Amino acid sequence: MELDKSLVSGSMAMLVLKLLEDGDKYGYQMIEELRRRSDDTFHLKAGTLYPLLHGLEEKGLVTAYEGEAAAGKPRRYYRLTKRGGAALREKEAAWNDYARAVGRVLEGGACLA
Amino acid sequence: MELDKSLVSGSMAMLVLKLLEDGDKYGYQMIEELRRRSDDTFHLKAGTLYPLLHGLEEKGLVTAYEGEAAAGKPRRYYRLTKRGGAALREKEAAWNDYARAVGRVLEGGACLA
DNA sequence: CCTTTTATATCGGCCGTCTATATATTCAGT
DNA sequence: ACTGAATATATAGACGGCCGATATAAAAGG
Repeated sequence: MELDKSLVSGSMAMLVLKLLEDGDKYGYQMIEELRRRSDDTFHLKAGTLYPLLHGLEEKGLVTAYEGEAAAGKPRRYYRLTKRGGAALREKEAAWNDYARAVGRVLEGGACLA
Repeated sequence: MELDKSLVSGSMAMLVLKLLEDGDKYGYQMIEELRRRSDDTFHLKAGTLYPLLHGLEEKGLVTAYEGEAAAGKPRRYYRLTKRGGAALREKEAAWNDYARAVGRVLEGGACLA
């Protein structure tokens, strides 16, 4: 069974910002790194990532600049802004709250039986 | 800051099924119990829950029956089916995979700096 | 008597993600 | 030299989950 896609919603922006915390990256690189760092759990699609990056740029959470390509098309690098870092910390806190609450519901259930 | 809604997607069906693991429940009751068990993190809306329950019933994951109301309108109770229980276990496994992968991305980042 | 609470239900819309498609370049195989 | 795969970015259309607004209905409380 493939990972339920409907479970995988809303956190991609957070994960992308997180990747940029380690240094500037270009889109294709983020897809591969996210795949690697998640032990092949996340298969972020190009059709999801690029519009997402454009949205983050519009909101001022990342800035973009052109870089030379080692191979293929020229690369577009993204850098985390100060506001992007702040947004990341908020999203991380929200994620932790959410995950903790799910854990409570999943674990707290059968105990009182 | 309110809990980011876009982070709270896709897992509601799982949580509702989980609530029914402890015994039959009616809709309004689930809203309150989910709120309580999540320490006020989840505010499941009626407009979300009832269509969700109808969908679960169509898929054969729950069955419904009318019950007498202590007050107000008659209550519609829901019971977890065998297939519903199996679906729940799958969703729990998927959630654990997902949450673990997010954790890896969030924690594995700054370490190699 | 009117508002709140209990309780179920539907509709329209927003937003995040996916699939499919397009474009452009380089490298490996034949 | 030609072809396909990989690299790399981009957009459009569709789908599905969740929410806000709204409707209905009955009992409890002020």
